[in-house]
Amino acid sequence: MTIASRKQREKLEMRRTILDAAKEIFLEKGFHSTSLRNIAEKIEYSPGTIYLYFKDKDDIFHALHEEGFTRLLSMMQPLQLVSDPMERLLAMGRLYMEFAYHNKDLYDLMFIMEAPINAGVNREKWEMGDRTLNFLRQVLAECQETGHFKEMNVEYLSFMVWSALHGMCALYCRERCQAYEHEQETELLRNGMEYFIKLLRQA
Amino acid sequence: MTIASRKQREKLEMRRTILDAAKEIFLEKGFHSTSLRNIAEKIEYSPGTIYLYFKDKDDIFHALHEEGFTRLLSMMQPLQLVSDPMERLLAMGRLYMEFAYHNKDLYDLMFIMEAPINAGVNREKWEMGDRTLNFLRQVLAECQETGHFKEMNVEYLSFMVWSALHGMCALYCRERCQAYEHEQETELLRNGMEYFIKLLRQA
DNA sequence: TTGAAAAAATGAACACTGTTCATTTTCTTT
DNA sequence: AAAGAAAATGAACAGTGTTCATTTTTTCAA
Repeated sequence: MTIASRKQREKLEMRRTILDAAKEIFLEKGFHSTSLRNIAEKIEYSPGTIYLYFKDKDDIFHALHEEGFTRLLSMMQPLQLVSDPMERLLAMGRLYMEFAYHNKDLYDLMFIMEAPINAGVNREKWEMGDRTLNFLRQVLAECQETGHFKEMNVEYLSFMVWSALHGMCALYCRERCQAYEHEQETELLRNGMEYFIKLLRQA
Repeated sequence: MTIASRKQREKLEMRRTILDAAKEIFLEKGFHSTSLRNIAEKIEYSPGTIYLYFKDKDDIFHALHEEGFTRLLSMMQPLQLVSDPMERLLAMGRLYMEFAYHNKDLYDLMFIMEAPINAGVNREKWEMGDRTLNFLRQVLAECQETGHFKEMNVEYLSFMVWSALHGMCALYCRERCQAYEHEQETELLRNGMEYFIKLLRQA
């Protein structure tokens, strides 16, 4: 156990501490309403310290972004066991929506917020996102092998399917379900999902 | 032409001036990156003046929000002339997407941004949004009369359809189409839309 | 164990933000 | 022309993200 290795470990621990505090406050107050001074106060360090571990506020965002995809991806792993591809697709859809519903702000962070992705070169950061999308591509390709979605391009098909799910989640996350005065959010999401599944089943 | 009436007209003109400047800067830099001082500078007034015409920044947002719905709604009027409800539905979908594509930031303002809607009582502000949604409800109900979407609740159905379109527009607006390295945004939107229409046609 | 070098943390400072309000300017009416 | 009302101002307040000279703490060789 060299000193260098302890230093390295402490560096990681400090990153974790900042990340945990940041996540907690982000998810409570939203990204834009969270200040670095809030985070600094929570971990009982000065504001400047955070800049020794993260380039800027967006850098913290990116780290949480990555964590979100890792979580979603790990939740999806068990679905590999569903052998019928169509059933696997539908299960994936339901799981995706569950994820969004129970991790509202994390979902927002991953798929809606505009903060960091626009800013410059960030291809390498998207690895986890790519892997998640590949998961969908693969199950759709398998669905085609069993006779579904005939003569459809997997790329456009996956975009359409993803969009349909994302649309519901995004309207939910950004409070646009309020447009339906007499329906509960959960019912909108549940039935919207089931109706979409109905469409997919007959395609 | 009383003085009072001129005063009133000037008040409205000033609102328009502020709104036009605000829209221009919002759409250029985004809502959060636009400061009231930017707007004030553009119209060559002091920051304080704006507060004589709008309660706060969110109030300006709301006004533009309303304008967006008025615009969308007026674009949809001609569709009343399409007599076949299914064709009308599909035309509506294409028009909705066109609107989002050509008014990216206005669309963002209307359906994605989180700024004002959460804040307190705002039911009365949503009138235009309600009217737009009713448009969709009605065409779907008519589709059912011609044998489509059997045994589906119009509320949940409309939510599902809206979501599917919104999903594509939202991924586009927030640059998530970049997840598809080898596809162009326009092709994703076009084909995604056509695939969804294919699903609707057989339902 | 001490002293110098390196690393870590600090917090004041900078330029910005939305918003308020006492003061000044402009216009209207008597 | 004087008085009153309305409109516009801009300084001030409390907040923001970020930087960096300074201080504190830790490391390691003599």
